[in-house]
Amino acid sequence: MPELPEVEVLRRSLEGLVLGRRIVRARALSPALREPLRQGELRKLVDGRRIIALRRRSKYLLLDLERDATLVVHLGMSGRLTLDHRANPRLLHEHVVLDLDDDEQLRFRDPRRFGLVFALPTQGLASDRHFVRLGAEPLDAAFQADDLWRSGRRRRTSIKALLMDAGVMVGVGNIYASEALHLAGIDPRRQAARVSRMRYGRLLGVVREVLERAIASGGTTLNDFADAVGEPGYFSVSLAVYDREGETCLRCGGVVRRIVQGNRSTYFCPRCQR
DNA sequence: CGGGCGGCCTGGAGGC
DNA sequence: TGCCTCCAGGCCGCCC
Repeated sequence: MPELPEVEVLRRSLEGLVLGRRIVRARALSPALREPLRQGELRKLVDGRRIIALRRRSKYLLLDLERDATLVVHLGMSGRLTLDHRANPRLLHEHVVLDLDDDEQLRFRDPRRFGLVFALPTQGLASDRHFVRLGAEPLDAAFQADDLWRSGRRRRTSIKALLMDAGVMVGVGNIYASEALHLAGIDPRRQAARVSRMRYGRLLGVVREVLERAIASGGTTLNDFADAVGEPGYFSVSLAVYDREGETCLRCGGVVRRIVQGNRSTYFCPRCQR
């Protein structure tokens, strides 16, 4: 569920809380995540260093530390990163605890274990296997509609799968792909190659619009997402089609349908999406 | 190499 | 009420 807006909301909420603070000690409590936690590496690169920047690349949260280190956090499906007081009881499924230079801790917990936490030298980020194949940031002004069109013009896959292809453009997952295609009036089943150059122009625009609006609402919380102090997001009430099967299309009065594409649910309105 | 699909994982929902 | 099955999806690896 956490897509670009949720990670960006988390980044912003953390920035005000931990920027400039020192991580005294990193502890890996329960190593089973998507990739096993590497306690030794974590401690070597994290212990005793100040947080000097919080960045986001794709759905990865990056905590840059002094002396060329970066702590990478991916929320997977159910991950949370929160600032807690040391005295607060430890919850189930806590994988990493970062002791700060006072009585507070950053805690990562992820019941479904699709998440990821690791550290590496900052200068090695771009060439790291997690980042090396990632496509453009949709909110980067240097990425333009014609770039998206060029990526899709020869692709036989569906336009929805193209939007979610992180090698082309990052950050758009199942929820925002459905929402953007509804806003753009494009049938999600349409082949990427059969979407006109003009409609690609509108499509990147609505992708940006829906991502920005979701960020402004604190993200979409269906089950698990929360920011650094545990606050859920409120964009779910603004979703036009996602999880609204059988309900009325707010734009045209048609009925929202659910189909399965690539083992994922897609929601759309067959009446106003062509 | 594009593209489709299955597996990872657990909590919550729904059916009976 | 309790047990079972199914579903949620980001990412990666596998296979054609």
